[in-house]
Amino acid sequence: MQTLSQFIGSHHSGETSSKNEWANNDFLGTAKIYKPHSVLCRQDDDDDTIFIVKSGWALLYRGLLDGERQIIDTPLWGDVVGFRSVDGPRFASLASITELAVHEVSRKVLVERILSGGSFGNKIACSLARLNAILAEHLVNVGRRNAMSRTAHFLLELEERLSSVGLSAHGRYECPLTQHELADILGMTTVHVNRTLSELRKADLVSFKAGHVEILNRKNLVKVAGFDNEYLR
Amino acid sequence: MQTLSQFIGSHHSGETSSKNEWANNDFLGTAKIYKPHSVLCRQDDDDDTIFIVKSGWALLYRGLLDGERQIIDTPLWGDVVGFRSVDGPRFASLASITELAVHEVSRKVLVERILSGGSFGNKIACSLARLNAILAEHLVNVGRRNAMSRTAHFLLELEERLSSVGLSAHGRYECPLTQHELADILGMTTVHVNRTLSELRKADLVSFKAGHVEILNRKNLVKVAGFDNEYLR
DNA sequence: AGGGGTCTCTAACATAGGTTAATTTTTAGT
DNA sequence: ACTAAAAATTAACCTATGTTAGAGACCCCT
Repeated sequence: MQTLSQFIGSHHSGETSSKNEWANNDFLGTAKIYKPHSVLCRQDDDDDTIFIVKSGWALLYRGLLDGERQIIDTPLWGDVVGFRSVDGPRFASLASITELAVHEVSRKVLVERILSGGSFGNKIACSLARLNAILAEHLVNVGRRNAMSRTAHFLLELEERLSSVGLSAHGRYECPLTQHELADILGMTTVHVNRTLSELRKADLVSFKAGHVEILNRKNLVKVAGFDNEYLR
Repeated sequence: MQTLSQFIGSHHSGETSSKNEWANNDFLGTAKIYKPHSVLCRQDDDDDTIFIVKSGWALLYRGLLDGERQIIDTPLWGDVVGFRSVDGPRFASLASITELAVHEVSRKVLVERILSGGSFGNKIACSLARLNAILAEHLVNVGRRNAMSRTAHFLLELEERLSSVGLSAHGRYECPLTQHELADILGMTTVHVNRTLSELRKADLVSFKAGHVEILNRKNLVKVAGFDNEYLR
């Protein structure tokens, strides 16, 4: 077993979770379901709830004073959001895009569970380490790659992250992000995201249409993106 | 006591550390001293050494395939570098800029120490949480602010981080970063960093000359930067 | 089926920031 | 102090990306 997602079980079908795993983790309780476009928590809130995504898509973002925002991450199935080892206000907001099922745990409970040993704590630790690496790579992407490689890189990253929880296969996956949201992830404008996506499409590298992404030429796409998936392991 | 730096003690003078604190943390051993421009570890290395900065300036960066790099952070006195909760290759390199004193600890030892309770573990946890917030804000900075605010924001951040370990006062501090390094931090070119710094100077906001930074008009600088120091707490 | 809203796509134009290259200043080594 | 290398500075030019504005396309609601 490699991922938290398997631990948590699937909201949809349960295919990948066994009764046993559930039994060991019922402290998570029932998942809470949020409608699309709900705000689960806001930056500067002072509670210590931790969210573990069970299904659906979410956005973790920070708003600027001038009303713009930078999306920090798109947490997916099995990702842990809002874990801080210390008290204090949150530094980012979390909102659902699609219908979203999450487990909500207080830090206290999660920490106890982690310290009590067992593989669950290890899963959490892996997930956090990975999210940290994803964040660092995100910075590299925005700081040092042009619009084309940046977009290509992000779509490849998504593909790998989704594959690892069984939500992508053969380079195809569903992605509910709008071009506006994509812009806030990639640090560019909506218009330029649109231009870049059509260039990528014209070059037969990736297509992103109507919520569906399809990698058309992985080899060249990887080259354009300068993508090295090592950081996702 | 708030910061790890106080725990670790000062390489230079010892003013801020007491004998008692040292006695409790001698598992850290003697700090290792690196010459300026040494590489302490490389991305993809597979060891699990964790570095705790005792004095001097360092750069944590990721190199791209095309030879460019993005600097992820400038770890300072008391910062913990390279902590991963999981095995696997490092995702960034660490190099010294100035002479650098660091404690090197294996993950095993550090984790044991953390789990053994006591305030040291808590210090580490705080430090890691803070570094994560700094990383997220760095992404916001590069993704959503223009050259001026971005540069201003970084200089303000440095000032706060240095103040909190007693290395800055009255808006003045020493900063050994070259404009080239600054460019790799801020995701811009050396030339444009130069232009931006002189604009900031001309506007009487900050001056950065010969390794010395001086905040000339904090109120306006904060406004230009869109700086809200909450994330550093 | 109609209508308002969001999303996508395009075009024409504007500019912040990148590129190249040369000059001056600072720093470090002998 | 003398020199070589590194760093800062400036200028002229260029382009990737931002801005503004509008027209279609799509989707949800009743």
